[in-house]
This record gives sequence, structure tokens and C-alpha cells, in this order.
Amino acid sequence: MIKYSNQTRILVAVDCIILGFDGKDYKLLMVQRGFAPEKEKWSLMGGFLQPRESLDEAAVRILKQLTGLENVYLEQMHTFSSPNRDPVERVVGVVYMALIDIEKYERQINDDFHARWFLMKELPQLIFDHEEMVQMALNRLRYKAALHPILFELLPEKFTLPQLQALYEGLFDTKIDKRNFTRKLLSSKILTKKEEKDKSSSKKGAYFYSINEAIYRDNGQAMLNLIPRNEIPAATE
Amino acid sequence: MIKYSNQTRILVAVDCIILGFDGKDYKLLMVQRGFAPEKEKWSLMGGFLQPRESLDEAAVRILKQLTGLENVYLEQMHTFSSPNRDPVERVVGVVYMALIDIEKYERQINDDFHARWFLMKELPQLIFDHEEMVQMALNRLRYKAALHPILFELLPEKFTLPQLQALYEGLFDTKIDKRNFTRKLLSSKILTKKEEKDKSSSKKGAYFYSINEAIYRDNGQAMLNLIPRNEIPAATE
DNA sequence: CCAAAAGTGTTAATTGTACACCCATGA
DNA sequence: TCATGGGTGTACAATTAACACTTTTGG
Repeated sequence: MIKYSNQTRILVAVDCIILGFDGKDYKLLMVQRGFAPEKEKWSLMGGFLQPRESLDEAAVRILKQLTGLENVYLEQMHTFSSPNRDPVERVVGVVYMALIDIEKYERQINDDFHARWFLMKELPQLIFDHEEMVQMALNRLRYKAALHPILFELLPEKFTLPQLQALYEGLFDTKIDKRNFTRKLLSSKILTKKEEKDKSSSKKGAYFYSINEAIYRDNGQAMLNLIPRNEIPAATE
Repeated sequence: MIKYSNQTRILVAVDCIILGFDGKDYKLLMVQRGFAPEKEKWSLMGGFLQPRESLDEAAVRILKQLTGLENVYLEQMHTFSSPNRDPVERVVGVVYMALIDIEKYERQINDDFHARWFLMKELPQLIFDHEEMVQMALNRLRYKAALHPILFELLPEKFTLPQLQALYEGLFDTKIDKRNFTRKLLSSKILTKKEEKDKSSSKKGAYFYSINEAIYRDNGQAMLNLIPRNEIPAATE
């Protein structure tokens, strides 16, 4: 078939912002670039869009390759396109954000890529425009998490309310009143209380909860003002 | 300089969803495709990303070409990438949404493109995945407009409260109580009342307002619950 | 028995919603 | 003078925010 003539074809890359939470801090999984330029500097995990796959598929593929994980929260975020963002040749970069349970991450898988978790607070210098990508992702996540229940994507299937609260407090760098937090969360009905307790972080133990899938699917986008209004960040484009 | 080898380069297109409001209805500006396949079917205005421009620049260029307008509200929305979305050859499509004052649209400019405004309610069949793009844009706009003051981007610099309300009622297909609407809007301080009245739609006349740029810049992302909660749509990815 | 973390209730302030009448004017 | 659309206020409901003490239990 005839093609579009006289147009420039461009490399399209998918870059994944893979976020985890270790109970205290947010972490970002990055890989060490194996080739020049900027060899051995740190980079988001990425790859080129292949002929027969969509961007979503590419993101899933890349995430699987690096972490061994599938069925992970993954969202297309923004496409970066400044003409010189990659000095080798022009590359349009589509950024995806993934929220993973850091415990499920399989250490061995990444050896090929020299992957490493960095504390979000202590990122090294990143290549190209990857810092801008990370900043945008954080802003988006803050915006979204302030209104919708998504942060538990960073926790195991069973988690405690104090864990969930730590997640919010870390992201917004603020203290939240646990009574208000608990009440709002429970009134949404998206959590199911288990019999079982987690005694790993206290003597008394905290009840485990899990997501009520039915309500979450129907109503996962429910507005849920877990963050006091004056802590909510501005919208992001 | 050495290039990335063995990778497939792909056409990147920018497609613009250009929204206007005629006082009663939302409208979408579309062009008639001038070549096969799907020749003479309707399409979003688009174009290929050029070697030396960013996507934002391409969107601005395309918008200018078609409408003659600059300095318009323009936002990158989503990138579409299914491998066969364009039957001619693979094209990754980055969608932008533009909100324009329909009155400023210059009719003569578009003659080359066979452009036409369609009522959002009465769209013709669109090419490729353009209908999906339009649906996503509408959802995004609803979501964003429910929380943030952006719809006046569709109105002239001076506008009346009834006009603004019509905009919200049209987008959400609902009636809004004008007392509550006015109070919320004015309490945000983003509007400045003019002396002047618009007598074009009533005998009494409605006061003109304009955006208070200072407050809007600082606080343009302010939460502003102009839409009753039960009318707010779900979040969009 | 005590330190450390989990769990729980009440009140006041703010915000949201429902509702109806008067006003100004051009025709 | 009247039909049309514009402007305004109040009361009740719902949500949010601020606040501190008791419970459990492993060491």
C-alpha cells in the first residue's frame, strides 16, 4: 500500500516511572544506561515502540522485563517531544507511570539492566529530560491520589490502615489525623476488614484490610477527600 | 552522529480536538479528508510532527493554520497508538484539546481544508479512531471543568454569568441553580464585574465579567465545585 | 508494668443544596 | 403593561476539621 510521502518518521520510546513504597519512603526504580552518550548514568526504564504493539502493550512489556510483574497499575501520563531531548537522534518519549508493590519486585530479573531503587528524595542525576518526567509524575500522582483511592496499588493485597496512611503522609509530606482518615476511608466502603492482624509493627497489631473489588470497580473513581483541602496541590496538565 | 540501530521509526501525528460553544451547543471543528482512504470523510484537524518542532509547537501550528487563532487554551490529552489505527501506514497520534472562542474563528482561513463546525450531538462518522478521541476529550473536559474554572476559555474576554452557566449546563447536560452557581463563582474572586451590560439576550441586560488574571494565574487550579457532586463524572486516565 | 502503636467519638465550622420572589426593560 | 431573562437571600443538610483518651500486648 502507498505510504504517506515526504514525512519524517521518528523513534517512539516508552519510559516507565516505576514507583514503590517501602513503608517509609517512596522509591523509584531506575536502570543504568549501558551505552553512550551518558553511559552509566541513571535512566527511567524504557524501550522503543515495536512495529506490532501499542504503547500500552509496550509499557506492559517493559515493566514485565524489568520487574517480572504483570497486572500492575499502569497509566499513560504524557508525551515528551522536544526535538533535542535525546542527543543521539530524535525520539518522542511516552511516559507511563506504574505503581507497584515493592515486595513483589523480583530482584533477579533486573540483573541485565543494572536496576536499582532510589529514594525519591535522593535521586541521582538522570539522563535527558527524565527528571522533568519524574516531577510531572509526582504532581499527577498527588493530584489524583488526593481525590481518588489509588495509593493502595503500592501495597500488598492485604494492608493496614496505618500503612495506607503512611503512604498519604509520605506523598503529601504532611500529617493526617488518623480519626478523620479512617472515617472517610471506611465510609466509602471500598475496604473490607479482615479478621487477621498485622503484628509486624506493633504489639497490639493492626487489622488487615483489602479492597472490596466490587465497589472499587464500580466506584473506583469516587471522590474521596482524604487529604485536607489546603494540602491538595494544583491540577496538572 | 551514530543513530539507534535496528529500530523502527514511526510517523507521529498531532490531532486537534477544537471545541467551541455557540451559546447553546458545543461544537467541534472538523475537516474533510482530501485523500484516500476514507477520502471526504470527516476528520479531526491534524498533521505530522515536523523534524524541528515539539508536539506543543505542532499543535499550535495546526490550530493556527486551521482557525487563524493563537494564544488559545491547548492541552495535550493522550497518545493513541494501536498499530492499525491508520490503514495507510502506522501513525502514532497525539491528541490535543483546544478550547476556543467560536466568534473569533476566521471563516476564510479554513477554505483550504473544507473545515466545518458540527454540533457535538450530531457528529458525522469520523475516520479511524477519531470518535474515541472525541469521547475521551469530552470526558476529560467534564472531569476537569467540574473542579476547575476553564470553560470560560470558550467565551469572549467579556462574558455574562448566564452565558457561563449555559456552558456548564451544556457540558453536563443538567440544570444548575443559578443562585448557587453565582455564589460559588463569585466567592472564588476570579471574576471581575464590569459596568457594562450585555443586552443581546434580554431586556434587562446581564453584567459582563472578565477573568481576574492575577487571581486566575495564582489560583487557576482552585477547586471550585460548580457542579453538584452527583453530576460529577468519574475520573479519566 | 510500661512503652508503643492502634483504635475510637464529639463538637464546631464550613460548605453545599434547595428553594422563590423581585427587578429592569424593550416591545 | 407585560413577558422575558437577570439578579438576589435564607435555612437546613452534609461534610470537614480539630481535638485526646483508652486499648492491647510483647518485652
